Amino acid sequence: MKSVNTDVAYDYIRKRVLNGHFPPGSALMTGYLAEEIKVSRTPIRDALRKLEADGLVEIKPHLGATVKSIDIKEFREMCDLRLALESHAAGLAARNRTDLDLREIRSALETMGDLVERIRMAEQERPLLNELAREDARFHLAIMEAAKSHLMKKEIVRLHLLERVLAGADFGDKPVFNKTVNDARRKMVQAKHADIYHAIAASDSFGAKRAMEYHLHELIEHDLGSRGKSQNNADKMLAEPIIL
Amino acid sequence: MKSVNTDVAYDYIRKRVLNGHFPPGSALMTGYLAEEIKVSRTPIRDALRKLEADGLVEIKPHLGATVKSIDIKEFREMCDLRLALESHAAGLAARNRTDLDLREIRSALETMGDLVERIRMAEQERPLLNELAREDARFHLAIMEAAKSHLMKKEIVRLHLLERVLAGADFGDKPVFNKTVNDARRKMVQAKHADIYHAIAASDSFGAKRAMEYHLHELIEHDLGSRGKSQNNADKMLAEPIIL
DNA sequence: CGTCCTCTCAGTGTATACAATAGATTTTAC
DNA sequence: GTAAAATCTATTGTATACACTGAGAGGACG
Repeated sequence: MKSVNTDVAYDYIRKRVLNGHFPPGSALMTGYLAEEIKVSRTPIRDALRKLEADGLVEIKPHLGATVKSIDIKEFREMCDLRLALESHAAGLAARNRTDLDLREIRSALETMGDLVERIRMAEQERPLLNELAREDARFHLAIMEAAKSHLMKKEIVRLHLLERVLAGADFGDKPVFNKTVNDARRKMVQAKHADIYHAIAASDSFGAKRAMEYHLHELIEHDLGSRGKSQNNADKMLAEPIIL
Repeated sequence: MKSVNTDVAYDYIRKRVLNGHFPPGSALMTGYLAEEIKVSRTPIRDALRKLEADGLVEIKPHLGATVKSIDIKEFREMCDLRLALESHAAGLAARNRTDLDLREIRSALETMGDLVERIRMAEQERPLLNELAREDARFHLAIMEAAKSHLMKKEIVRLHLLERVLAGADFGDKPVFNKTVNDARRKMVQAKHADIYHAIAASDSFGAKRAMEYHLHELIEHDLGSRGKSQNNADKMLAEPIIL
């Protein structure tokens, strides 16, 4: 099966949206993109429709496509939706996990533990923070994998990507606390992750669900409770993007 | 804003998929549809992409679009996903409902109560059953509305439609029990609905969630536990389609 | 000076012609 | 007669030309 131009265009635009090259709200004009990618407008339109399906792009008749951009209310809804799905998935993971799944989850957890320690000691946080974010994604992804529900995983990954794009440019990055506070917070998150892991290891479906619920709820409150106090420094956040 | 052909095509095809005219697995060829709807292939392709986003259609490069058709495993996953979302939404509804929302939920509940009684007495069940199904949809929809999460509502409605289409033609309708059993079952469902209503009325978020979880879990087990024993009588089910 | 109207034009929506592909059909070789 | 290869065909993918829309620029009028 030969690759089709639509897919080339899709990948190209998607990557650029995810890494912030096309920030939320920016117009995606078919003519411009067609030149850029060196295909005609037809596959571009196709690609934009696919991106619309992912929720990354919004298309209005005669007005064209823009990178999706939402208000804080909708963002909260999205987080909440993810909480519902991901905690449910954690419950499933506790029931359906294989030993291999468990090892992967544990591996991510332990790597994160090491990183948190190293960050506490380090002068230069930034590169380690990126690594931590990547391991965090790995941890959550491993749980989705263990839940053995392809649909749920797909949906959660979709929401996760959306949140990344939208959070980056819409409401600014997290406020910068002092190092001590941040270190404490990372330790706390690590403890919550451990709770989740142990519940899954013990095949405690209800416990895993509760632990994940609690963890995500705390995350959301932390992120959304303190919006609007800081500058937009999305550029830093995107220094080394994690594209799933 | 003038209406666009893409939307015309979208509505046309969507309706035909939902009412069973294009059963799961059937090919949706752009040329044929273009003649039928009297537009060119371009807006047809657009419409099919939108339908793919809804999950109703599957598009493979060079092989064209088919009405989505899934195996029982995937169907279970879908039901489970809906359970996760809808129970979460019930919890939200308990917190966010207005009095108006509550009245609508109650109205649907009461109408269903009457219908269950009338069905118990009636000779001809069929027309009343359709009405019951419609009220059931109204009940659940009212709860989604009360949850005040546009995203969640949209997603649940999407899954609901998908289940309708897929369940209809893939695994056959429910087995036919005798009237006494069915009457008892309807009474039981009615009781569960009442539980959900009362929890929402009492603003008992946790209780509403639990009640909805229980209700849907029971529904799924009832539907999926007894697959493959009966003929496919989707035609009956589609006698008077409920298109949201 | 402000408001309304017209006109222009950039950009999207649609039709159509043509190219490329996957699967069916026929032909060919053994 | 069967299996492999070549050809055909139906259908999708892509490019392009043209039609249509919406928004903003610029002028007419109060």
